[in-house]
Amino acid sequence: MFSKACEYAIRSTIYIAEQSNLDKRVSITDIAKAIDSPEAFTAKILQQLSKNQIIDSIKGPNGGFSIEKKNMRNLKLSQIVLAIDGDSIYKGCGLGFKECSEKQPCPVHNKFKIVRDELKYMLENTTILELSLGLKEGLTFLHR
Amino acid sequence: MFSKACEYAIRSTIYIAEQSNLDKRVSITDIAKAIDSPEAFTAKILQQLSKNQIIDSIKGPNGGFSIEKKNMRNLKLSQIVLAIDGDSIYKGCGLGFKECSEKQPCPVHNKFKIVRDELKYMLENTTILELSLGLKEGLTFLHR
DNA sequence: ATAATAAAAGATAATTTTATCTTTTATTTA
DNA sequence: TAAATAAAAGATAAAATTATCTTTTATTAT
Ligand code: FES
Ligand code: FES
Repeated sequence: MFSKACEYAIRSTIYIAEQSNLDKRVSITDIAKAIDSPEAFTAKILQQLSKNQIIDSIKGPNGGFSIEKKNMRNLKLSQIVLAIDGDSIYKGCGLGFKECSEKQPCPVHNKFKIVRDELKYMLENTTILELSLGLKEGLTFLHR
Repeated sequence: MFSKACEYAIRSTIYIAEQSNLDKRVSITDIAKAIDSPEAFTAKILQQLSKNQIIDSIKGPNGGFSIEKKNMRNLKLSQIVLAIDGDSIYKGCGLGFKECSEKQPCPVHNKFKIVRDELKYMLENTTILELSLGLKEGLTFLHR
């Protein structure tokens, strides 16, 4: 579904959000441990998230990554997916044509569209805040 | 969503089904032209489909690929996806954990599950026959 | 039997994705 | 100002996916 990079991006963001809610900034090392991901690769992904203003990053001692509380409830899953994987997952053609077209639909178009639109809706209406709350409450997990 | 290999597999199968409905066997060259795919790569994929008994293949002159008419309406999209990409698309965890778990759910589990189950339902209830009919009737297209 | 046809099988190559390592830049603290 | 900390940037490497090319096997028609 998503690329590895995007999976790590989502996991990282949720973890950063959880920690930011506790007013804690987190380092790459912390994050990679918390979400069980390759540290250097995760660092690259966090750079992209930072450039896309999805997370904040501060260099130097007491630095690290964070998300402003006031932004959390407006930050949607779709923004992370867009920043890392682009929009093809919920806009592209299921059979790989250059673009999905209503006028020249591929054979799976009508069936696929429904699922894809539901995915789109889910991504656009799920906030990082709500995902981080489930984590905080011990209902969900970032590693096993 | 699907790998390139899987996209070509689906496109190929639909095309073969359409032609089999006209009692025509088709060669790799035909297929690659019809679905606009790299021929040699497509050949490899058709080998897998043949091994998985999704399509029939006959060597030699007048040979080629086909699907028995009586099998077409029982052949589901899910079987093709399973043969090429495996079942992770509709069984796996959205955040890449080894397996999706109800007991130790990842943060997106409850949201993701709904979309994934709908995808699963769609794949398991869409037949190659119906997809090939849309093509035959000129309502859908295998290339642009 | 021989030649022609077409897929299967095997080997190799290109590209993309995933991952790691090294150097640089920014910031803080002593 | 110097040392320590932590991310950014750049270079490189490993693995997976996508793609191509060559050889072999099966089948048909002459
Ligand atoms: S054209 Fe293929 S999904 Fe719309
Ligand atoms: S545990 Fe991640 S989707 Fe179920």
